[in-house]
Amino acid sequence: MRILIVEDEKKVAGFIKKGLEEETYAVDVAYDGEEGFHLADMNEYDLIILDLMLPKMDGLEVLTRLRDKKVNTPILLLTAKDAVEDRVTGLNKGADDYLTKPFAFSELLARIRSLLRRGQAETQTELKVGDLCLDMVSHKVSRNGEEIELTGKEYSLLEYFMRNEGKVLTRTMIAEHVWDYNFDTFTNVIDVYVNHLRKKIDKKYPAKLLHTLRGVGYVMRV
Amino acid sequence: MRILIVEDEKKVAGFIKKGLEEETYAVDVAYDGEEGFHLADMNEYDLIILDLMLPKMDGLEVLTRLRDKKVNTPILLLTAKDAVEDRVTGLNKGADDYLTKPFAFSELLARIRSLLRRGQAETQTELKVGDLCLDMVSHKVSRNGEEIELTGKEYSLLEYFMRNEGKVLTRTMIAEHVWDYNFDTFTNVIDVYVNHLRKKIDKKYPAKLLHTLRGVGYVMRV
DNA sequence: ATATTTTCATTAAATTTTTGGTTCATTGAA
DNA sequence: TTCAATGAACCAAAAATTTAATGAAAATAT
Repeated sequence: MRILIVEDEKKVAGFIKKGLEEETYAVDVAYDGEEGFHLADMNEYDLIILDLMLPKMDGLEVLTRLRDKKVNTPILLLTAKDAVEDRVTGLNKGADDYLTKPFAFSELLARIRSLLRRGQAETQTELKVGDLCLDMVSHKVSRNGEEIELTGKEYSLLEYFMRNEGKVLTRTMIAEHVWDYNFDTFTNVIDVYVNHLRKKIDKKYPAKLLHTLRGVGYVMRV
Repeated sequence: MRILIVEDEKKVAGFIKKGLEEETYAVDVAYDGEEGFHLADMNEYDLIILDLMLPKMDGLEVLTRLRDKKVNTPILLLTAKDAVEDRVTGLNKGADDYLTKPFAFSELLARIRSLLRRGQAETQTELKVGDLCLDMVSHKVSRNGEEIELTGKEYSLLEYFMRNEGKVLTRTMIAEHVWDYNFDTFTNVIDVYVNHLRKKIDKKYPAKLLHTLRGVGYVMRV
């Protein structure tokens, strides 16, 4: 899952980024409204965390412009405690939730999880494909009951595949959701990681889950 | 364990804060009802000590609003000796216990301990992970029978790990529960303390209890 | 004055990415 | 139908990068 943070206070942005990376999200940061708008417009984020008080372009304008352009990524607003009006305006203009500053990271995380779950069965924290099982809270993965150890990137990649069971995922799509802004198109890291994953989740089982579609991409299915 | 004190009398607040910090709790203080409500709402405290007589927002209202927002942190009320009615109302509105002013610190401490134990086996004051043993009353820690000397922070950190045996704890989570509001994200104190702890509890034993999950955090398990 | 807590710099280790040879599947010519 | 030729995918291992462990100094609190 890839998240954009639009926040000018370096310290706050850094704090959120670090916390989210510990949770294995891919995170980009924009330090003003203009940059935030462009990044959100050019990339397909799974979630945007948007501060309302921003230099160059106000958060509400970023929000409005994005919704005008039919970008319908979930947006979580960060507002000052007393900015009740902005909050209401924000929700009316299409934001999905808000949090007043200062906030505890655990609170932010809970809201992010809930926004990202939107659409899928609510309150569900487990993904299953065949006998492969992934818990999004504890980050534990097992197949056929046996626990499997994964590194951060391996975990993110697997989560993305499992969230999209049966859908064909091109390398471009994978790069957009599992890697961040600095991804280099002309590399085969994705192939290499698919290989790493296969070794861990498919190798010793006869029923393979991760399939190659030559010239197109990969798909996970039983 | 992190505790919030909502109390307008500076002297009382200071007295409790100091005493609790000596017991190695991380303590925040709010001096009026509004501030108390916001802090309690935004952070994940393990316990809240709430005076009923407060400026800006009355203690009962703080309590009611918190419970309405599904904040179910244990709450200990402080009331005047003759305010029987408020006490009853408070307990009905979801407070967990009360203490009439003035009170002895030891009495407060006993009740806090009992509230924090809630959920775990009653009357149990010991935490055990493998052959590592921690007594929450005497603050004594031993492994394999040998007593281990810990400083305050080391003790808090270890207690947090042991209360959450088997759960992966990110640095962000550790900071939220073992340090207080003023924690700086861009420091490696947590790493350093984990190192201190390991020297004392793991170094001479072959079976390590404190494990690193690279890029994510730490976990305590046998 | 002493012990604890925090910061800083260095070292060590694991993950991530790149590299480059190998294998595999598809396609068009024999 | 078979056989190169081609390009895509795979994979092992090296290189680069990131992250954690550690010792020691500095700051802070007792």
